[in-house]
Amino acid sequence: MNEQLQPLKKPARTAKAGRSGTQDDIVYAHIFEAILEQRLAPGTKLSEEALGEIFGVSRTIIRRALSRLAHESVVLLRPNRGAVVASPTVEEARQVFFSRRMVERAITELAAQHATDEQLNELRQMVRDERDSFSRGDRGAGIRLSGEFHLKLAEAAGNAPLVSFQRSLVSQTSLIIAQYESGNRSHCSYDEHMQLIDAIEARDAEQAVSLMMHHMDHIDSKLNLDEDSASDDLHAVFSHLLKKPKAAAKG
Amino acid sequence: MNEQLQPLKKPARTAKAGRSGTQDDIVYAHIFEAILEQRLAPGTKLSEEALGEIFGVSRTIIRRALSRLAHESVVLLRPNRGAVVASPTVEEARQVFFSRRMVERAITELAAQHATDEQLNELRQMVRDERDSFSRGDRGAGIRLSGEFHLKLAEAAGNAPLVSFQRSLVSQTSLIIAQYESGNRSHCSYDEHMQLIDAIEARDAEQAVSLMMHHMDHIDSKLNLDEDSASDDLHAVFSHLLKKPKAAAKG
DNA sequence: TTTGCATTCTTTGTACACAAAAGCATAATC
DNA sequence: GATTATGCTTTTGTGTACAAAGAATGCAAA
Repeated sequence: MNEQLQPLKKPARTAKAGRSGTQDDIVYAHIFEAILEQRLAPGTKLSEEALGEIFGVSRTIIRRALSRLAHESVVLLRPNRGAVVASPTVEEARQVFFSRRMVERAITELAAQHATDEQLNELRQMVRDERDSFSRGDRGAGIRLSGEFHLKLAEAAGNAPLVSFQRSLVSQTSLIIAQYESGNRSHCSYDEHMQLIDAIEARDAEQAVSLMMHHMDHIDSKLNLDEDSASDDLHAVFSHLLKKPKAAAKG
Repeated sequence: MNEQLQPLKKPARTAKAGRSGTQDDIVYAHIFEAILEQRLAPGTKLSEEALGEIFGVSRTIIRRALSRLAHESVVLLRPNRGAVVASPTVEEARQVFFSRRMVERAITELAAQHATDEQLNELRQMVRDERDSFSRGDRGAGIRLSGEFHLKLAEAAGNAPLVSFQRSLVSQTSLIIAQYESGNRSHCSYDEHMQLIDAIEARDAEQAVSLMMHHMDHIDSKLNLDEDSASDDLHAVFSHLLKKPKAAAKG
């Protein structure tokens, strides 16, 4: 129990998730990222004390982060029984996908109208990163970047409530995929992402929406009722952030 | 500063807003209701200590409630500077209404498919309450019931993510109306609400959606760039909850 | 009179301590 | 041997104290 990260560095990309750079935003972003990358399995218990120790902050901060995640339905907060990573049921998964289709359609249309060249370049870069992640075997990062692509697209649409909603839906989708995805065919996504950007750049809203709906179909079709496992151990999940005590642990 | 409410009773109807009946849900619901009823004006400072004193709870509880409200964009949480009731800009208002049209369309279609007779009866009762509120001059309750009607409709649609999003949108809409509504023609809404239920009960999705879109148009058309005022004083806003010290105030 | 700076004061940010609730294990009884 | 009750432990819920960051005010100088 003597391992903890000391400077509390921000995670790779997701740091912009919060309002300012306060501690709880960092914790939030780390846990969010861990879920996006499926290093935290649905149902995993998220002990306040354990997380506080890992991140080197008090339970107050952890609690705030968990509360925020719970509001996005990524974490389930059971009264007097603590927090766990949410385990969406099949019905809940269906509802999330319904909402996502609706939102993605709107986002795609708006993005085709409003996306700036700079935003399109950023999107292309994200897809390249996503492709690279998969090609070097880093499935976790690939899935995260795939989710962030959809989030970035929402930002390009220029509608704040949609961005907020999309954030919640993308996280939940990642959770659902973690729980129900059959094969690892998720690496197909970057091709479709690139085509989508092409259509948006061409300002062809109709084509873009059509591509997006097919993309949704593909994600949908990858799901069945299997359950796979990610790590259950908080220290293992965040081990890359921990300073390992070398020989003699702390005086 | 010796006034405070002691048993911390739940507000009229909105109590179901939270997960369980804990204190912070009650505080959340009270503030939420005050905003829905436009007793809290946009820009009003929400001091943690003052609210804690009013509700008779510690700042911890208040902070949680404010955090939740902030996540719904109803309250703005400025780092190190405290919380204020959000003041949506014209552009933000435009974005909220765009999202609402999208969500209301989906909700209406789903409700036309899935709404049970019991839900329809509840909706009708809400519209009657809304009408009664306006007819007896209680504009605040009418506006709140109007918002809750749209929330209830979302529940009848049977899609949890949509309900959550709708809650946020309805609150923000109320805020926008508080800031930008020109006349008090909001009392027209219950007629349209009733027609909507009729169409849904007839399972005429097309007609229901058409009515809903017109309803949105009407709400839209009532807005201009005027600003009206609601109360600024926290104690006044929550005065109906406060025990008034009669003669000699507390030793 | 106005503007700039410094000091004070209010208000939030964080940690911690205590209390209460749920879960678990053990033991006793049927 | 199985089942239930009880107390024990672990974990969360809440209040409070202390620290830090802004905001306001007053004073001085231009």
